Amino acid sequence: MSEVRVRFPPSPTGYLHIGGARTAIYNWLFAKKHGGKMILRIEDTDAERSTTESIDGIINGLTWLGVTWDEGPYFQSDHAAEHRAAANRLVAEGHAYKCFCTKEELDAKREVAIAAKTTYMYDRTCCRLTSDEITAREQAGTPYVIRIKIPDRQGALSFTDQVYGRIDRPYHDIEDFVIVRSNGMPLYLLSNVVDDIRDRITHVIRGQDGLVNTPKQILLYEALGAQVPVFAHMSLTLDPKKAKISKRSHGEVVTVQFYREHGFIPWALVNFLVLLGWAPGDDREILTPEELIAAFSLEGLSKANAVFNYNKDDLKFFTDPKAINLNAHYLRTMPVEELAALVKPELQTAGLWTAAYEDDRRAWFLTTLALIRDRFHTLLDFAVLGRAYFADDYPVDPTAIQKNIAKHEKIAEWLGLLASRFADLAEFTKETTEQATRELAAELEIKPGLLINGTRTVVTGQVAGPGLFDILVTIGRDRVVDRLRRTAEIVGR
RNA sequence: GUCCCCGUCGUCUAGCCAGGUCCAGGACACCGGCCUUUCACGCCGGCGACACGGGUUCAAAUCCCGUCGGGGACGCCA
Repeated sequence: MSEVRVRFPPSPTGYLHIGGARTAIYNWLFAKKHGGKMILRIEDTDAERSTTESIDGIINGLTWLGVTWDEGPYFQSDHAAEHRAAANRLVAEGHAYKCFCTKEELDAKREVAIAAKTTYMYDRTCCRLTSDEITAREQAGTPYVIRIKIPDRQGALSFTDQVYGRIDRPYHDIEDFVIVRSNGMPLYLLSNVVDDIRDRITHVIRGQDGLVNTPKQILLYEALGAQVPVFAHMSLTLDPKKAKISKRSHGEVVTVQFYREHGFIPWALVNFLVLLGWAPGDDREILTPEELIAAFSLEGLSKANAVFNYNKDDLKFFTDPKAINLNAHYLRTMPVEELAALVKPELQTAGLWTAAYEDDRRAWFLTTLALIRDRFHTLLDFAVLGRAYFADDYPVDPTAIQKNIAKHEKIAEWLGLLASRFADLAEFTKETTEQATRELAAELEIKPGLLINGTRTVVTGQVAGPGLFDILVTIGRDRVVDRLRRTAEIVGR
């Protein structure tokens, strides 16, 4: 069996969105699974809309996700001459013809068809031109497009899609489509096929919106005398209102960049995206790259479109809850050293980073991450909810004040006493701090929880968190004592 | 409008091709409990779906037909 070769061919007219990312991921997995090659090809033939920012965005997005390619990026525009040559060859061999109809004429015909409620299809006016008529128009300099001539065959063109099964399309339903514009520029349908032939693509894995184009492209392969690749169309990603997701109509929440900026772990996003329309066949949902590659198969692709359930207004679940959950899962289970590398930029952005975290305070840094990560959902949480561990200026959650401070008139006094006990401890450990706290509570005849939760509020600013005595040891005696003595100031009363 | 595709819990899905083991399994979300100094994790439990109607069959989520619903494509965009 020949080498598996797949490609991801984005058009650089916007940032990489999750639909495109999903396509890239499936292609990548398929290549990896079969020891094949993944080709990145930028389809920039629409010069009007293509931008270099977009190309950078797509490449950065793929790189961040960890989706790698073996060849490219190739640029479709580099092969325009080749596309034109192919078109000319098709004309010479009778598979295509020049069409001199103007856009206005065609629009008029289309409108008539729409008004009559019939299907519009090009009427082949120019296909019936004699060679004299063609020559005359060419000499007159009449602009023309090149159209493919659909073979006059009975029956249907059929092919077997790896996901949707056998697809039949009657030949008479296929229009003589345009492959070269009147300005000489080749169109997608042609360029795409010519490039796939040159790049020796064996499997075309793309969105289901390409399904109806497939018969046309197969005709092109045949006319060009090339072997038809295997097609696998994947279900589409829909928004919560079930409309196809696109960068233009959905904004940043559907871009890969958005997830990068909102504290996602790249692999968590990949893991989530791959589950949107694919299942391994067993109950596994959390998979390592190796496991995913081993488990991946086109048979696991679902035919039904999948809804990407984001909700910008939800503070916790601003995107699909499952995506958040997966991210949180990886956050609390991945090797802490790897996590540290991801947290670093977040702390740097927040101005909380110090080089010591990679030097003599490395151990402390890793221990701290391991302690606090359990309750976090995104990497951003380390700099926000975890700020009190890395800085002395941190906000205090009003809920925490209300719950643990406001109810107790003497809380500042009690915490002051506790601070002194801590200061006097021979050793500042989880055990000694807990013992001191409980002893003080007993002496004051109050519940230990009052001191514990009050301390948590003052020392971390949070209503929730790890076990308090772990927190104390991590933050350290000096800072704990200082914060407790400044209780009134910290909680703003 | 025409053509094509799809239709299992709120969402992602397993099961469908090779009907019975499915009064439908898992995950997330939600609710309750346990744990506990808080919250989370974890564990236990709950809620919750075969779009509808016919047919075939001893037996249908699984096969057939129809209806309805959703999506996609209908460009000298990619």
